[in-house]
Amino acid sequence: MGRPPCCNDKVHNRKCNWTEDDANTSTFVSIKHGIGNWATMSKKSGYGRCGRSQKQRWTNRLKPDLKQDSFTPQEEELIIKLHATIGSRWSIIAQQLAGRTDNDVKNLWNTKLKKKLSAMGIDPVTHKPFSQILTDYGNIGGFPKARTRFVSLNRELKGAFMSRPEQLQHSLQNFQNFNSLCVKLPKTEASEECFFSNNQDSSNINQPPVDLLSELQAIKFVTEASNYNSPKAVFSHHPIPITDCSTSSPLSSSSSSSASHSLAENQVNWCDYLLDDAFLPSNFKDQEDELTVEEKLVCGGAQDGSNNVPSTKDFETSLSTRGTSSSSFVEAMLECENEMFMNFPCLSEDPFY
DNA sequence: AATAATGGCAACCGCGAAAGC
DNA sequence: TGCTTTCGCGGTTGCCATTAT
Repeated sequence: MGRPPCCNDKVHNRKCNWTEDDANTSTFVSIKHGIGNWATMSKKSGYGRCGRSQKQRWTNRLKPDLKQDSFTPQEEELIIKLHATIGSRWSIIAQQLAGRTDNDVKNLWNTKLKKKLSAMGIDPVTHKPFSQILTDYGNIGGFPKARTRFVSLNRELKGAFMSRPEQLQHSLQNFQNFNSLCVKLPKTEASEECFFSNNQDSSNINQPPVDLLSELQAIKFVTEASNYNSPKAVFSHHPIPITDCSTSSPLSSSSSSSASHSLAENQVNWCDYLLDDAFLPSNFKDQEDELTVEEKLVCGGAQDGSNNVPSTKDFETSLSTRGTSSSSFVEAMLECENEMFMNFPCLSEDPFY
């Protein structure tokens, strides 16, 4: 039954000391068999390596298009932003970084970025300031902020997609601006200035503010673009718009009006890595108080009276039925979340209540 | 100079999903 | 349809170089 085994990992695996096999592996891949048949390679080569090990070695070290130099501040910035958005999906994050592997990204995160954020007082898991986390724990039993933000975020997305055509148009406009900047325009200071400068910059008063939805759409676009094998076209620019940051960050002393210049100088707007209400539109709190009766009912409990909470499996199943690929992961995730909250409104309730 | 502690990196390993038989 | 292997992914481990004591 089933396929014959390609190898026995326990028997064939040799620890380390790859140097002697690297040349053989490269030759085998580039001249004889190409990429994708590692089991055959392991059998025929007789190098004593499991196909899986050889594949990993090739993917992480030997592939000719891999970058050998260290990560740039821009790359680090992007990794942090993507981690804040999608968590530790290293393979997806690595797809946005030409010449980097998921292992590289993961190692960078574990050894450097996590510590850097912690040193700045930002929790690397939640991307919130430690002070806010402590405050939230201090408010245990109440947790108004968490619930507010959760419901607000979801409602914002719902509104953008369903009931607020002007908002959707606005978001699409941002997305199109970003799209055209990334793909069509040559890299110029003007283009970066236009897109990355913050909303309060008087020189860009006509640019619509960049909202959360647009950010996620931009991420989606970058992911898709990378799947069309043009990561360089995207990466000549920052794939994610820089949101407004009114306070100076610990590592960047540049003013907000010179955001694009600071980026060009390898400086980073670290406060962008905070997942906070700053992402939400300024009038959001007002909108929260204007919940319609229907919306409040939806947020209040399941219509059938049950209090069932969907499992991770439900979520994954829902994702898979949409034919989710990495290219539309973020979009599918948002869609699923949206749907999940529609079907299981009890989720929007604070779990600590 | 010797040893311990630390950091960075590469490789290993287990799990779950997909695919083949 | 069920069993088995393959593959991709992410967490963990171990080695080596550097720094501190």
